[in-house]
Amino acid sequence: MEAKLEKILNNFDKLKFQFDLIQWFLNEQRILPWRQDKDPYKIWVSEIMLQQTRVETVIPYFTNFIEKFPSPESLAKAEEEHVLKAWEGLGYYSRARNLQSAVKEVVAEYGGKVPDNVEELSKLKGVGPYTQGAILSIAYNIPEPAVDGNVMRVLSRILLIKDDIAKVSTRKLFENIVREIISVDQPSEFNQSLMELGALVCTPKSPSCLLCPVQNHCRAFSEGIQHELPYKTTKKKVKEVFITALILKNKTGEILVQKRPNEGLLANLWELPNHELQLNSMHGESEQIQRFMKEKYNLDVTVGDHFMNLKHEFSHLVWKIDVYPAYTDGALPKADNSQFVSREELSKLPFPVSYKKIISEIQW
DNA sequence: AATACGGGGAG
DNA sequence: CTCCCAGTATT
Repeated sequence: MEAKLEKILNNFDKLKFQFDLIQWFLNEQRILPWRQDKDPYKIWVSEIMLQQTRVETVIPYFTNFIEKFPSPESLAKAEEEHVLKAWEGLGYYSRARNLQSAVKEVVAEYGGKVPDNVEELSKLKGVGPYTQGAILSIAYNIPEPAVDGNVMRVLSRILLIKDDIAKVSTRKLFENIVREIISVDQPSEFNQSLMELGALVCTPKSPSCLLCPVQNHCRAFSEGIQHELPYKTTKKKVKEVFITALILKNKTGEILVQKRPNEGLLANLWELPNHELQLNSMHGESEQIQRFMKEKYNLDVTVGDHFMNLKHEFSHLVWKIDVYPAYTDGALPKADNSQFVSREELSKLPFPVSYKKIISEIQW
């Protein structure tokens, strides 16, 4: 064992820790839809959805998703747009596209059986170190680490580790720690209990140390510094982008929508026609709209009074969207990535939440 | 090592 | 407002 690891685990009673932690988990764990059975496919879907996403948020999406795509085969053959529609509002949409891509590979290469080893699992799109460990331990009961934010928070407090959890090297340190202290008899319960403890007891802001089943083992608690851990460097502030979006109706009252590019932000989702506002332009907002619609779609549009504005905040930027109603007599050539659609057709397309909000305000 | 990638809930 | 959540891919 590496020296640093040796020092951290010196004088740590891992057997007692395992027992206390797992005992608590078996008694107190939440009833969750993906805990109803050990179907590796369902575990996989749940783990992808749970990336950077709260349990309460995921539950209805998971139930609906499994209903629509109950098996790897059904997901593999589904239309991507239907998969994105099932993901609509959940965020990080590349997760959905990577999941479908990976499931196709599992069906083609492994006869639809989710791999039970690191080599094959880690090759799948969207399956990183955490998800791979989660599938192996939870679905197959193999003692592999599954280190997420919860695990780093809990263990940084228990073992008094002050390394910056934003660093990759720190995540690897925690993986090595888990390899040493994981229960070889109950790896599934061990990993889940660490995460469950982080979610229910050892929370970020105000941990319930007085109710903690492993309080006796916690070095941070014994020193009274549980609130100072984990240590994490903060990220810089986000960039502002000003967007002008259009609710453009044609003669028959249909609305123009366009599909976003197949990579990058909100890839393959739909949106209203829009462009980034030039703040230093000598032209007004509505004139910029007319120029833009002429250039991009060769459409002459009449722009109405300002309709609404809203903010769409991402992790790394914020859109400030101004929305205008508009009308056109013109028509559009047939295209896959932009078309006039009825209210009915529009309801079937996947949109980012910001555009969902705008669309819900449309007077049809 | 840093950045892109959603959205929402807690304090 | 800030933080951060059962993280991964790309640069």
